[in-house]
Amino acid sequence: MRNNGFTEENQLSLLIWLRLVRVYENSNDLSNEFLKQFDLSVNQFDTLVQILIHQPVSQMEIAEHLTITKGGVSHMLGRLEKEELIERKQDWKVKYITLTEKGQTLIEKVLPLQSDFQASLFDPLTDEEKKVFYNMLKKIHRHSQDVNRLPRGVQ
Amino acid sequence: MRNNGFTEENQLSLLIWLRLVRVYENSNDLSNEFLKQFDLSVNQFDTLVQILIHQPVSQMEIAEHLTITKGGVSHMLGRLEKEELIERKQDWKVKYITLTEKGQTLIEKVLPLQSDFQASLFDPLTDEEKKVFYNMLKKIHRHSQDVNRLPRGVQ
DNA sequence: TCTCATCAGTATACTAGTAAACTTAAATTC
DNA sequence: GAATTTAAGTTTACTAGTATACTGATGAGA
Repeated sequence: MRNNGFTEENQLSLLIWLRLVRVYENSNDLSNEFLKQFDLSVNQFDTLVQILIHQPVSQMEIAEHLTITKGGVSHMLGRLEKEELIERKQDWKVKYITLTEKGQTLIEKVLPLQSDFQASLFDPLTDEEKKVFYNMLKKIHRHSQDVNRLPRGVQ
Repeated sequence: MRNNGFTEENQLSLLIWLRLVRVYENSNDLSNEFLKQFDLSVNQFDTLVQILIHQPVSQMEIAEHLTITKGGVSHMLGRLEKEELIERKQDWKVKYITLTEKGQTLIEKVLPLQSDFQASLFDPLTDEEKKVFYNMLKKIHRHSQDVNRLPRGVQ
């Protein structure tokens, strides 16, 4: 692989980024595969978890928790409603979302299994390393949110 | 937030996972926003970079590098071809992909800018911390690939 | 050499999201 | 209290990927 526009000082950071992307994609694929036995995708699972934690909850609030648009939530809930996992109840102007009996039972069964799996990804790290890793991630996250608020031209 | 199915030992690992997802999504959004000035998405950019590095290259090889399906590559290249950034040349059974003059010029301009940005995400870490972070990521990645090859029943 | 398997790439139907226009109800303001 | 603004949610058109069936060419075996 030739040096096509990569400067040396960037090299390590770019390797980190590529690796991080792979870890993310890999874990997501594994989770999707695992959840298939419950007829759920990762996104459906995440949505149900947010409803479990916050119910009764408006669609706008769900959108904020999941960082997707209200349109996306509307689509998603349409599918979950058709499978009778959630209910929408109009109260004044807002629709409040709750889990149905069926949805509650399902998510309470799946959540601990999926949590254990998600957590097991980090098994190769010691507890001490996990703390270090987490703190670094927090720094990176905070920094990326700052960038978010700055204009970024071609300098 | 009540304790809904989360065990205590998992807590830190789950926090890591949630944070990692946010960092990934956040950085992706920022990159997409940045690349918009060149009429590129992150995925188009990544594709062009792979072609730059490996050209001439078959569509199957591109699919492997990007970890998407050959169908996805076919769609993607259709779009890039329409914008005259790449060329497909049939040689025997295989189509070999190369950048056009226009594509080459564009990606050589954008790559260093985008690399600098991508790398700047990790600015809050010292060089020493970056090495530590990278090594942990490698461990996690290798572990997740092992999981990949094991059958995963309900625990 | 004919047939059959294989493999690169394409086409089609589907999933899941976004953006933006639209609907409807509530809140505000005159 | 009528008119306007605001906000929640829906709808539609669009983007980008997957899975799967298909096309067409290569290469191998009888």
